[in-house]
Amino acid sequence: MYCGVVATQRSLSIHSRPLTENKADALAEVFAALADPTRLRLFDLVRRAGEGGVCSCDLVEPLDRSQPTISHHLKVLREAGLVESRKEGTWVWYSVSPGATASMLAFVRN
Amino acid sequence: MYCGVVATQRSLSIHSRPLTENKADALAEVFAALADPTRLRLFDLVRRAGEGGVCSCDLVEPLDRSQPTISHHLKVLREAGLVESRKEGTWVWYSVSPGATASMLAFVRN
DNA sequence: TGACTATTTAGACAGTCATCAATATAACAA
DNA sequence: TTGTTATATTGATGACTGTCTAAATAGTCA
Repeated sequence: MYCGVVATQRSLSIHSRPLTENKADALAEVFAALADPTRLRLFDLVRRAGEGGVCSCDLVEPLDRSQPTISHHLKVLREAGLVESRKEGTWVWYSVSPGATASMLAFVRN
Repeated sequence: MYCGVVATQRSLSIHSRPLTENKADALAEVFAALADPTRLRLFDLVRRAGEGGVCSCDLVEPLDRSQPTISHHLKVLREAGLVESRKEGTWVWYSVSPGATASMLAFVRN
């Protein structure tokens, strides 16, 4: 059980600590939100819409999924903090949350 | 089914196209590799080990999972191209793949 | 009110996944 | 060869997930 090596060179900040269980749980949820092809493309489409966002009704056809399925995926993205929604009449407009990918970026680039 | 808006401001490159199904499938696989708390912490530990990598035998205890479970997660990370392994006697050393997170980074930052 | 439309929720189902115990494989050491 | 150790594989199981249809909710407009 012991391979005989004690310490190795670190490339990460001296001050950073290994991921705690709690932080890993939270981060994993964000990664999980993008771990599905349909949701990835959904997020991509929302992001392309820019500031104003995109109407949910325009996301069903390009993804070739039922409308409830799209609604479900948008909910997952929203709960992961990646997108936000605003209601306008019967329509719902989705746009990228500010700082949406901050936690992922912070992790991925050390 | 039609919300009445035709075009909106784009923040992405004029030249980029929406994610194709194939690209989304491939990318989702990478995100999926980090979509589990145990694997996130595993990747974090491997990354902290730097150049030389870390012996698989030193990854079981800190994560509080069975040895087969750790072995399974390392395989997932390896197949996603995030880590690579080299055998040395009875031990296996894991280190971060070069360009491991390139595709994720490229997607996340537009 | 009533008809129509956009979205969400509920329920079901097939497939995937994280985990473990048990076993197999592989490398070393005596 | 025999014993010991590190790692991988197998098989099982409970939980989760992506998808759909059907139904509910909510808003708009006559």
